[in-house]
Amino acid sequence: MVTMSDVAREAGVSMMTVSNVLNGHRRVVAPTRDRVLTAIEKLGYEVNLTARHLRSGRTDTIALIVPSFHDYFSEVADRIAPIVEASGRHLVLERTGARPESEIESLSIARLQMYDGVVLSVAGLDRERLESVRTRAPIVLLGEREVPARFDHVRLANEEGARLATAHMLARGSRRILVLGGAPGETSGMASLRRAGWEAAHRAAGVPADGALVVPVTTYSARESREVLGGLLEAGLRVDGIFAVTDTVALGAMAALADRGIGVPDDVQVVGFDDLDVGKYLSPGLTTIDPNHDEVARSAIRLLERRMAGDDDPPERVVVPVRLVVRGSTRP
Amino acid sequence: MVTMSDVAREAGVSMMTVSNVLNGHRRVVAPTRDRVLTAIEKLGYEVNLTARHLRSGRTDTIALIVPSFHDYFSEVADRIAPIVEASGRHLVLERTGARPESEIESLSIARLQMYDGVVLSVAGLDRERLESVRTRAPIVLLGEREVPARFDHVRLANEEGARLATAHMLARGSRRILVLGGAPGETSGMASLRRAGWEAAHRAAGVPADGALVVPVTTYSARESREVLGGLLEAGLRVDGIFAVTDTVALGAMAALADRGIGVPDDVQVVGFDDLDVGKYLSPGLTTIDPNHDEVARSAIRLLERRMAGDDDPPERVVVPVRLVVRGSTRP
DNA sequence: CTGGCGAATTTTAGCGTTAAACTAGGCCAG
DNA sequence: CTGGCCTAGTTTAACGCTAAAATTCGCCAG
Repeated sequence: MVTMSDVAREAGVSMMTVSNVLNGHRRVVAPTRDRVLTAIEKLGYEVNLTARHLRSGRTDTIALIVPSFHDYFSEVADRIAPIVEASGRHLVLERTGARPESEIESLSIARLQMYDGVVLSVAGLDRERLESVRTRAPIVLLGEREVPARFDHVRLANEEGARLATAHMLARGSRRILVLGGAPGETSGMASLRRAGWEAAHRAAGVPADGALVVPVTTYSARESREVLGGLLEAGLRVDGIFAVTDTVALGAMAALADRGIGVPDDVQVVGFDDLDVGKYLSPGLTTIDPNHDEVARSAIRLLERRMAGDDDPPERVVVPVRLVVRGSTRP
Repeated sequence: MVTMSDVAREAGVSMMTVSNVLNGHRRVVAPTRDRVLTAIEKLGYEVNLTARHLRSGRTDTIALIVPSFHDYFSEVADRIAPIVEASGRHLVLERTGARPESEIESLSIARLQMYDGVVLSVAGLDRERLESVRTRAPIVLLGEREVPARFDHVRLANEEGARLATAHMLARGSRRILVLGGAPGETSGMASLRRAGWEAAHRAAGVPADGALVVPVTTYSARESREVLGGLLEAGLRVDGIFAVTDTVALGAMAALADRGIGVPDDVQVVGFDDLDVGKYLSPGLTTIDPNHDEVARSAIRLLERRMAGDDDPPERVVVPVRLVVRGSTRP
């Protein structure tokens, strides 16, 4: 391995001069710099990032830690990457598999040292476990759970989005709107916030909201959604609208309806949440809530940059506004 | 920051003993070990992975470097992660955006030092640029391009898959089968291999293959696919089968057909390639080629483990077999 | 009782880099 | 001509850890 001291010897300067050429921290006069650059070229030297990190404390790397590499998360990841790279840093993704212990482990001191900052998409962790994370490393949390007040946090306007989705179907004639993935009984988290929006839309429209139409989906997968809805339809449940708490759930729901020849939007209107790309290409196209991935990405990185700059203002909580995207799965 | 020497002082032992307790490399007698563990607990010590890496040379981390975090790549990534974790290592993802310079940079000495091994999904790099990568770090390449002989390489049975897809439609009556994303004129790479399979199926069936039916799609996105196919149909092109070189392209094609009220599979049969999850939930379901993501993941990690173990046998080239998955977008 | 051995632990010597302090020498105001 | 200051570069001293060599000590065969 070629080290900096090899380069220094070759160029006839001290190691510090080589370091200065590479980092540009101090002025190095042109002829000296050229000799160093020539030596680097000749020997094929590249800096050892681990040694630099140990000595300087910087890694110039940001981690995005997500439950899985799928769906919503790959959307956000693909948008965060360019923003991070624009600031000359490097982005890496890690995966927790939504296991609380993995999320905690990824917030361990050992792992946080590897990064200048971390964006953690919280899926499996409850507030209590997050409380116990003791660290002053720059962290921004992403996601729809309640989190301790000391963290910066970016989340969506879940309730508002669900309200928009539901009101849209109510205005177009639906009177029995299923909340697929609705978490009956829960009081926090993504599913219950979205259910609350469904309730709010009913209140505003003066239509009674039937609690029996709130149906849980534990994995939020298309497969489970298709099975659950299919079972309900077989059992004789009649609905004329479906608010699916995610587009993936909506995808399964559309499949379950198609399986039974139920027409969308004529017999049943469907609205999802997430504006995944796939929604544009279904037939009919999926009406959904656009959660503004760009804005989520920008906010998360803005908050992170602030922390990394050493700012210790009180944590900020950003609620990203959402909007309804109308496609063919709801009536004109 | 609590360091190992703080722990050593607290426990009344040398730093080396603390290190031995943590690594288990040497015997430490029970009472001593307990004192060390108590001190670690009391001080909240965690090892500094950067320092360990600099000294020991190991990172216990593997990188998967992909063009984007979407589609095919998130499928593979979600399958590689558990395999890597099972061996006590850690997986991180990096993204190149399919830019050749990013892929080369990710193979730079500086970046390779950060990982014990790298799985690189090659998208933008041609063979020549890969030749110039000088490194002995464990690397396994993934993907459908030609790569230099000195690399381990895992790829799909592209031609065979395309042949299966095309033969399936020919056997069910299609006579004018479009290759959407077919790279006319190219002689290597995913698209041309798949086009070759389309040709082979025609030869085997004794049906002439019309070169005008090979239509390129530069981004392999659903959006572009929908536009390109839509344009051709508007221009009066008549086809009775579409082999889309990826499921994402197939998704766009299905949308273009639906846009014009063309029935699938009655008017036009469609087959994709990749077996993305979404294909199961379309109506009709997408007949596709299952590229066996599990086997790709297992092979890649097997080859990587071998290199990391210091084996210097000649590089291996694995071709993962594929199979046809029949759903509703082709006729019974 | 002594020498040799093995087990447990410590000492030594960096891994490759950079922050901070220091030096050498030229320049210029007073 | 002297003292202060600036520029370009060097020296020193870590960053926190572990491989390898060295030490200590109890034990036992001869």
